[in-house]
Amino acid sequence: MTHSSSPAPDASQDGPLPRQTRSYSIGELAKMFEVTTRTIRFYEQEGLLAPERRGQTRIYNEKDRVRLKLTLRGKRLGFSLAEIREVVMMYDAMPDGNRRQLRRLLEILADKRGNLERQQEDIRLMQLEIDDVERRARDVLASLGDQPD
Amino acid sequence: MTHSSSPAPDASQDGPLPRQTRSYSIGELAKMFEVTTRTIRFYEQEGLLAPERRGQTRIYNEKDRVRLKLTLRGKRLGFSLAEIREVVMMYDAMPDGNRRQLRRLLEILADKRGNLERQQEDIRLMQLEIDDVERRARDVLASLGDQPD
DNA sequence: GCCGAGGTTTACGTTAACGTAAAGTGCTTG
DNA sequence: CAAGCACTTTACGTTAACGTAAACCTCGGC
Repeated sequence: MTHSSSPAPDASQDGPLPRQTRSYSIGELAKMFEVTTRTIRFYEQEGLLAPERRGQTRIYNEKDRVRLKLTLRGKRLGFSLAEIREVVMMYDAMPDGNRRQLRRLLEILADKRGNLERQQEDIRLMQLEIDDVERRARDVLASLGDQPD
Repeated sequence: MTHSSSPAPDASQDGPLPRQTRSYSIGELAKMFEVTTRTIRFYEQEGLLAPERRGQTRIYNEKDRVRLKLTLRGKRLGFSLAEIREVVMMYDAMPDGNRRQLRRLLEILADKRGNLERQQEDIRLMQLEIDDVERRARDVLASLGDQPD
């Protein structure tokens, strides 16, 4: 499965290299995640991304890519960019954070966690609803006999 | 718990009654679900609710209440009112729906189901992320010794 | 040297989902 | 009967999250 067709040009050592940290253009990321470049620039403007610049051009590294991925995941779950930023920024400010900040971060995390749990419950309930609706729909469909339409 | 203070004026039979189908005012529902009346009227305007009228005043029955509940649940999961209406309206149009409509409903349901499953996965992943961030935060916190701040 | 593909900034436009304010109706309560 | 409360309609305002358009740079290839 994970066996690529490349002839392993230089198999000297595949161990924990200094992480060649690939870089991406804005267009690449846009295609990769099926969003527009406008969206990516907007996220930057909202403080969710901070790519380097080569001249005027944005250069995204692996970490930026992950951040974008997490942001989009948050969006799919219905979080606002502000909520997402809250966590992302705290996370980045962590290493040199003081106690107050760290405790605040833990609070926020607990909050999000609660949020996610309620969402899980909501999903469960909605799945049951859908099951029910589908069952009824199939019943009605069956009761229509096999001719009409 | 469910023991009201009313002296049970007529306890002739508590079995499956013809469902006394309680009714609600817009204000009651608003408090019940912690939304504004504006929101409820807006949902009606968007075709998600259709309460009776006593004169000019809206009268909501049990079914309306459930619909509101489902709508708000959908919102918590990040669905748009349009998406929610899609299902709700189809559901109501079901009994006299023709085959094409029913099949369309089944399609929509399958779609929603897929959506929910992806959300479940997103939640799982995000929970892992949060676990990770929390772990790190606690580590940093511990490494700060027990004095500063 | 020019041209197209991709990048950039600036700025106005749009949509969803309500908020908010104004002005009116209807009941019941002191 | 006036006051107050809960309801109503109408209509303009607001916010988030982008879309869209214009006008510009820059670089590799023919």
